[in-house]
Amino acid sequence: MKLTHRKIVELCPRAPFNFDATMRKPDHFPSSDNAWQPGIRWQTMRWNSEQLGLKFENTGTVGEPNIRLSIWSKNKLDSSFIDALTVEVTYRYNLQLDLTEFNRRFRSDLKFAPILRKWRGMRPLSYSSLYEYLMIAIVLQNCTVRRSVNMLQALFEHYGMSLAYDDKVLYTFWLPEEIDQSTEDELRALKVGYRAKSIKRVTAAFVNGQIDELALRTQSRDEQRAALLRLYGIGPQSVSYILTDQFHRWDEFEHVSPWEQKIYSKLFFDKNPERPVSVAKLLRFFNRRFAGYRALAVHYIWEDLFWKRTHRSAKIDWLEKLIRL
DNA sequence: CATCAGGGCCCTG
DNA sequence: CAGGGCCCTGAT
Repeated sequence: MKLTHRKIVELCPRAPFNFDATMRKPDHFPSSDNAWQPGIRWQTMRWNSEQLGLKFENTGTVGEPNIRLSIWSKNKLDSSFIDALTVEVTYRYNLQLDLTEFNRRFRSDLKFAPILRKWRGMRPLSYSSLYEYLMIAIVLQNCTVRRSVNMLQALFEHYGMSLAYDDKVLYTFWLPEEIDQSTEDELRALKVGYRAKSIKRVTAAFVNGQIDELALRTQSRDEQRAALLRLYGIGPQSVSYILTDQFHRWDEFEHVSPWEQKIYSKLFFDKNPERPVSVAKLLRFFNRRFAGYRALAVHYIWEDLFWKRTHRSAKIDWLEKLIRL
């Protein structure tokens, strides 16, 4: 589908705002609903029954941030739609996050302060709706990066829609209603394996109104956690990502998966990943050092590591061994 | 060729 | 609460 109408709005994130470190997350697996180059992110969005092509352009600096957001659509959009969309984007992309206290708190942390300075103004975020993030979480489970990429791409091609705008062709996600009628066998044909059941059941929960993203946003962290864990196929690992990225819980850090355990052991204790530090010890360490901002601090450390990996010619050997592509 | 574990989660005992 | 099974894929 070709998107022909274009509207432009200006967004003013709260300073400090690091555009590229926010709009590009090298630890995410590549997916065809978005594209990035320095200073620009393209992102499709399925929202309020419109298929949208977004383009974020950096027109400011870390200290004086400004974004030009172009919104492509098939139908002409009225100003109330644009206003509501701006509110939603501001929430999802965390544009008003106040990092003052966080930055002050770790200014004198010898090991962490340099990373903080380097990525000053970066924030975790979700580019997606909760439903879409859950789909991403499901295709991440128990497989290699390449397989996650293939599964999501197959789902896009089967249930999503490709949008042409600004010389890009990118896919949007489907709505829960659009995949709800398909059978588990149809999904399995896309090689998602046993995840078909999770996709079906999470989708059904949205169609039946058992879960509502906007309502959840106003609830407590424990209520959010419980609601997510109630979904079939969604466990502690997926929930920890979602609580941080989607619901902005900056101190959410209750779970360390085996591969993360190896990476933290190497980073903070310089331990051979073959003989990692125990999860209990890691949790105690993060508790003491980053209390109040555990998820946010870990995000900075994690992104720093993956930026080095992706945007630097010299590979980090021990890390390469832990990432199966 | 066969075997195995992976950026989890569910279910069972 | 530990451990087996699950789909498929690439590595060995």
